[in-house]
Amino acid sequence: MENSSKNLFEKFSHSSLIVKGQRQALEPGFVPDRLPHREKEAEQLAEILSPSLKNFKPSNVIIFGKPGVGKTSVVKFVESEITKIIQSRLDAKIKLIDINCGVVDNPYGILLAVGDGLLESWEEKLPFTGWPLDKLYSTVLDKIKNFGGIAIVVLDEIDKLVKKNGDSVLYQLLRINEITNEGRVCILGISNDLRFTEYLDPRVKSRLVEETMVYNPYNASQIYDILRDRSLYAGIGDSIDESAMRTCAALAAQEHGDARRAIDMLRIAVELTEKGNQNRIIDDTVYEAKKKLERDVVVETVSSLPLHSKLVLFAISLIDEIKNGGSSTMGEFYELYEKVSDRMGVGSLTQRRVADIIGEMTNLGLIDSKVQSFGRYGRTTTVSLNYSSTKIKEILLADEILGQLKDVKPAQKSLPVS
DNA sequence: CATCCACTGGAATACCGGGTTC
DNA sequence: GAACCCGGTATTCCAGTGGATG
Repeated sequence: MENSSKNLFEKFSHSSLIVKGQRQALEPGFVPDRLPHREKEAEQLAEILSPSLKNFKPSNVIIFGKPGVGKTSVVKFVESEITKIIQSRLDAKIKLIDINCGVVDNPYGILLAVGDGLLESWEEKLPFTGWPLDKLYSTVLDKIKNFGGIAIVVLDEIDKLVKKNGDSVLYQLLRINEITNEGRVCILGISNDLRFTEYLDPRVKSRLVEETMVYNPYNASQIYDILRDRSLYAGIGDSIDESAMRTCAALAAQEHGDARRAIDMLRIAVELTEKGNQNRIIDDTVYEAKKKLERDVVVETVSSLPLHSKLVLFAISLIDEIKNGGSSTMGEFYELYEKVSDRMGVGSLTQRRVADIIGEMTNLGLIDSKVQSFGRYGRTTTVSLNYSSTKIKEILLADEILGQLKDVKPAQKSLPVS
């Protein structure tokens, strides 16, 4: 260690492209106060919700659209405008309750969130478990009556809620308006899935889906505008090559017009540029950013997998290695998985459960799986990796617990049992 | 068209966190 | 404060089902 007159962080403080603006304009949670190509949608949503300002219940709305088409941004923007009004006008009795059904997807959690959202600041929070559902429901009902205004419940990723738990909570929420007039509930649902209303009971559907809005994917030039706007917020407008921005927009447009991805890509390009101590973002950096983004997604999903999913994936990649990229059947990798988990001393899950895990990992895009019938020789699912087994193993072995599998070689026919 | 392997839906069980009752 | 109630989650258990091949 050389004498450290240098500050430890000095070597990490690269040239900063972003000096004038706000860096968080390129971060995922940022809510801009301009919405290029979504101005009409924001206005339309505001119109739908406007009765709430006169203490009338607005129509329930569902917004449909693929990821990254601005659904959440529009809603957040409109919410912030409503909040401004709530703060300036004492007669506006509106509460905004945000629930992300990707995080909270069970009836108890939804009712709890609504109940907590209606609490006055001095009131104690409701218990997050323990109460019977009907008791929770009746206290929520009491809170609504007490409040006496309009509660706008925003259910982001509402399709996930319905797919997992059916529509019973929605029914309960909608029923509040029939039980009492003293307070009203308006539901604003956001869904990635255009067809999720098919899972709804017709009575729920007709009440829930009073208004619908469908947001179409952005095209390349719209994404370009969004990127340009964001780079203005971030104060890096001058540091980006025109063609780099176009490239970024074009790449994102190819993949379902996802603006979020485009912004992520731009952010990473900025970071890479800074790391390389360059002062302009160029085409090549954008391509590099795209690669890094993809890599990051894989690392993130694989390393956040539960232990047994990791073990299954490990078994699959070992077989992949043995067969040099071939696919494996349930029988094959399940047997190997049993051995691996035995060796780890963790006990193995049943085949039934592993079948579900395969389904989960297929949905995540880590593997491909399909059921194949071999006639006289039965039926099985065959799986194959979507990424190279070397890469997958590398990520898996970085795991604290799986690290002890480092020495396990694919060539080993049987694993030593300790 | 029987057969084979395991896919698959659903019921059952175990466990957890936390309230409620006596 | 022990024993019990409650809902949620993960997993197992069970049994019905699928479908190409021989």
